[in-house]
Amino acid sequence: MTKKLVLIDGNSIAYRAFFALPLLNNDKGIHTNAIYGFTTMLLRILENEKPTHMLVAFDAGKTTFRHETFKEYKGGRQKTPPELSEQFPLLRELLDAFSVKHYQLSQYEADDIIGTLAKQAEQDEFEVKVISGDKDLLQLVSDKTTIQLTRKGISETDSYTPDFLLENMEVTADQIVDMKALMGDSSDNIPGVPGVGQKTAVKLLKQFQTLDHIYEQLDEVSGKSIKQKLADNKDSAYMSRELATIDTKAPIEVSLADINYDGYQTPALSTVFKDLGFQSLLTRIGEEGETEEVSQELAPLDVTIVDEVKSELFTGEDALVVEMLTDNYHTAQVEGFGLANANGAYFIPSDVAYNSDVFKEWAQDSSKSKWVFDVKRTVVALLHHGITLENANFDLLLASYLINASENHHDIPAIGHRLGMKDVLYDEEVYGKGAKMKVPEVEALAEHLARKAMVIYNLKPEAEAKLSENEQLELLQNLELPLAAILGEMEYLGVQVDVERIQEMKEQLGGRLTEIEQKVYELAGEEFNLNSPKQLGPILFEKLGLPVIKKTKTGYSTSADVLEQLADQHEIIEQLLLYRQLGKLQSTYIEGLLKVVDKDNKIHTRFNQALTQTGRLSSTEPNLQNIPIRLEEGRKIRQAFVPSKDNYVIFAADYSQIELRVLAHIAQDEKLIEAFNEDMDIHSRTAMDVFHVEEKDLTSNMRRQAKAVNFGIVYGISDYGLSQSLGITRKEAQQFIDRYFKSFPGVKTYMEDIVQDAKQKGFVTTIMNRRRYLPDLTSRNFNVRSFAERTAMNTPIQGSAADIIKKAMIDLAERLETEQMEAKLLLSVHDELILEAPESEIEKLKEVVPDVMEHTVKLDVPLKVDYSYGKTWYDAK
DNA sequence: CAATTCACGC
DNA sequence: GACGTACGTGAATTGT
Repeated sequence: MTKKLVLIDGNSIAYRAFFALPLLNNDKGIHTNAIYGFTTMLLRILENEKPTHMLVAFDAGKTTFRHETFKEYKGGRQKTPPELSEQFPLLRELLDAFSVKHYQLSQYEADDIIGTLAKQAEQDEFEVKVISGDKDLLQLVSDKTTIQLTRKGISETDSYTPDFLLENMEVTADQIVDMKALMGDSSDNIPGVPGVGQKTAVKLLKQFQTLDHIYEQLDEVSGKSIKQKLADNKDSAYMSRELATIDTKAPIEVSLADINYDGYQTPALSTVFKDLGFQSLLTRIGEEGETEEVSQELAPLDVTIVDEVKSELFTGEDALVVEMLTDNYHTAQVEGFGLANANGAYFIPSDVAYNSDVFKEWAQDSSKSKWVFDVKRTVVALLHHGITLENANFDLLLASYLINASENHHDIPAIGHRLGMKDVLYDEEVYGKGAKMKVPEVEALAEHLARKAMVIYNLKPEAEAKLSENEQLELLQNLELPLAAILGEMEYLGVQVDVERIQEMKEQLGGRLTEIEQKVYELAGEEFNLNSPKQLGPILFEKLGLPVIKKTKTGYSTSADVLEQLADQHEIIEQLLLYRQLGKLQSTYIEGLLKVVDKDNKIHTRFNQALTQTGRLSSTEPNLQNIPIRLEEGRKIRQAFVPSKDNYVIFAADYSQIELRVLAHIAQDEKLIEAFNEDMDIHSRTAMDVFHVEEKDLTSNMRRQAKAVNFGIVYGISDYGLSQSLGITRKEAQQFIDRYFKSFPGVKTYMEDIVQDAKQKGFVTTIMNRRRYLPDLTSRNFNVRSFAERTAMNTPIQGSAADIIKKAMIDLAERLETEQMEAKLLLSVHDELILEAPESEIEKLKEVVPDVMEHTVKLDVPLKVDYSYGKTWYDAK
């Protein structure tokens, strides 16, 4: 059997892992991200390489023998962040648990230890693999030694064999040090020859092979200035080579025999993993994951199972849980009710509640407060049984969402655990999960629901205090709670669809898709799965020889923007794009909608009111917020959305440029405010300012670019994002942004101030005090931090717009009520509201709807609403 | 069942 | 100077 030695550059990999992963904390408050990343990599190496010998080498300290040659060696390096240094002792413990030897040597770097052992191992006919993030090590590449370098993060790596090295860097292993000698290395502060970079270095080495040859034949070097630079910096070049050369004869005190590897002891490793909080890794080493923190003891709770609802059961301040096991409350069965109040905790079986007039009276009594979790779910479920829940004036879900939307889990037990009410089990513990999910015997169910109700009951004061402290109580009570009731009614009412029309479209589309499919097969010369990028890639880029524009992690990218760039190269592309477009319509919209139509030919979406980080709503099963509109082909889908009664119409009203108006208001930018006060075309106005042209000289291209910039401002995209949408370079995009800020200095000031303010406070707010916490603003990772900065700029804009439309919905529902109109809200799509109404109300709606929407809040710019109506959603354009 | 890729809307 | 970049939902494929 061949012997295999794996050598790991400990510092390098720890560094990579640290910067690649977010700052994970374990339960002891110790940062573990570098250790975690290191561990996953180690597990992968053990699995893939199956080494017979192994060592992790560390750097020994500040000074090395190289500093005698050049005292500025590695000067100017950023200090190791304390969050990382504190992880090194634990990392060594972890390696001990893995039974992996680690070693460091005073005055030497990890590279030298690795180099020395690699050479010894080669003599002994080992196969050697070195793991690092440091390109310097490439000088060790040989027939027997492979260097595996991290590419980005820690999960992607490249294995450098002699061939791969030549292909990638255009030099041999022996030439690596000479290359460093010429180009230097800024990260190690190796000077090299000033003015010579990688390109020049490679060129020179291709011509002369070695540094010595270059200087022997300096006259033959082409380029006067290069020649001069080489001549002037000969000493520096040779010193640089010395610094970059790995010492393969370091006086190490370990031998190959010392570092043989026989695997790890699972129990020892398991203990360390548990200590570090690496639950997810336990399963990877064949240990069972923790079986629920040793089923923590719940405080006993007396639960009364109610067999007949009496009015004395209720106090007027009662927490109610309506339990359903599936997400879709339009179709779910209610498993039972939990109730908690000052007197105790109760379980009411479904049939007992539904057959009880007392229960119904209580639910519908608006003098009795109900505290619930997910008021909309509760309202709709009860509506299905003819009960209209009144005065639900506290919702733990919405409260939790407003307190901190970024918490991943907004279910009762999770919230309970966060806020200190831990006497409740997680649903999974009671019901199981996946295929094995089932309702337990009645006692267990009763206790679970009663405990959940207790959590709501007990946490209400605390949650409200927290909201009050953040000045968000009004946001809950006067915005989200009333909105939930309205959304519930909208969902319950549903939207009528013309199923026959959809069926027609389905057949038509099906026919066209088969045609296109055949054409593609012909053009490709074979049949394959058109929906599989994995199968499509090789056909386009290998068989048909089209140029590769972009790659994904797993192969060739075949996304629309790639295909568009190939459009004029092969007939097949146009067909593929058309197939994608129509295929999307067929599968997602046509077939997707048919799947969710109920027996009355209505669609009941669910609006998620506690999900997005900005305060917008989202919509599921089906998502009615992304029905096609841009392309005519897809827009026709809207013809299937119709009013639910004869002589009714669909009435649609949308805010014009609400985000930019909100921006003008928040930023108090004079020019932007003026533009809206004068009701100008905002994209043209932006174009005039950014390009410094008169209206008469505006081109449609200028307006298009200005529109993209405005879009970017609203959605918080980066220079990169803008460059993508305009097909320009990042630099040009940045110039656009700079010019925009010059034109709208108020916006620039706002953007700068909001980031500073957010950094100081830790969060941003909207006009109605919605909050978003942004801990990443202090990240050392440029990407992470930049994203947080854009979020800080963007969330007040998007979130305030969301606040406004939510308030408009409440105002509108109320207005329709007081005006005693039949018109009903159906949908809300971010900046537009869709209603259905009798034709007779159209004239009134034309006044009422814009009036309400435009005046729901008072900003320093007017809000503008456009509207339209028709026999279908398509016609309301 | 989860991850990946793609595509639709705002 | 690299990094890899709006938010959502959903379908299909693919490998576990």
